Amino acid sequence: MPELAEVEYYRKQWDPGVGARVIRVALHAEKRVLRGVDSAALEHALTGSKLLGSEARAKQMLFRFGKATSPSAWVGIHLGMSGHLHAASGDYALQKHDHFVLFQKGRALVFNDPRQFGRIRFHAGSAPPEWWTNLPPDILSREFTCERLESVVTRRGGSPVKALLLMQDFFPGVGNWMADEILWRARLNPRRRGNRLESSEIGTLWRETREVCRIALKTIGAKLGDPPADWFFHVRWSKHGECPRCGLPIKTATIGSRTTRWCAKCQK
DNA sequence: CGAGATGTTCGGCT
DNA sequence: AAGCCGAACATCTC
Repeated sequence: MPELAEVEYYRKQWDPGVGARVIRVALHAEKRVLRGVDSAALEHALTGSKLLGSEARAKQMLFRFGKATSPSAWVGIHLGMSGHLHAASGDYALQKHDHFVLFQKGRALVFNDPRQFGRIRFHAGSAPPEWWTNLPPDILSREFTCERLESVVTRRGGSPVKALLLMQDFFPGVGNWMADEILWRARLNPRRRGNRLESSEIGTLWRETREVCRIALKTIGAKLGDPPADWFFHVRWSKHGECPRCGLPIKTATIGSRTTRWCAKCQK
């Protein structure tokens, strides 16, 4: 489920717990979501610490914890395919796929992920972890220039543009539905090879990539499942959707190893 | 019952 | 070496 804006939405779900102390940690240490994590150290570091705040970048979230005001423990969460966060009451009964839950006074902060493609990370120390500071430039940042996009599209130009948009090193936060939305708005056929794009098309791709991210964060980031009514988003889930622009039935195929939908008339 | 699901990583093949 | 592709991961829903 979660791409850029949905991740931002889920991050906020733990906001009610900011400033409050963690009384108890409940986790499934042996589960895939906690691979590579010293769960005893994680539990020990968080118990008695306050949740100080959080941020989201691309598909990742970072939660800061500390005994006082400066952070000493950091928890990263990636929601994978089926993960989500929510806040519940203090007497919350753990569900089957609740792999990481923080109990505070009168509250529970829950990470639930049935498929376990998500991931929890843990880092102790006063400085943020490398796996956070080394993330590639955000699409909406100043460093995400058209030149940067052009170099990617050229260098990895053997792949269809749909596959390029899914590469997190270059398009951090873009997932399957966002890639389809971007290509639909840019009127580009998802099968087009990067190295065959005209420079005007590259410009359009850059602009629409940023535009989809911007609007998605503004709408979905605030209220899940609420992108503009004229977006491709609303038709791409149904088996027999119609293009919001021209009304023709949309196509479906596997491109870049993922189910892809597009309008064969509008996207050339 | 089989297929597919909004993600990432790894192994193998150019 | 770099780039590209498909399989695997774990579980649920249609």
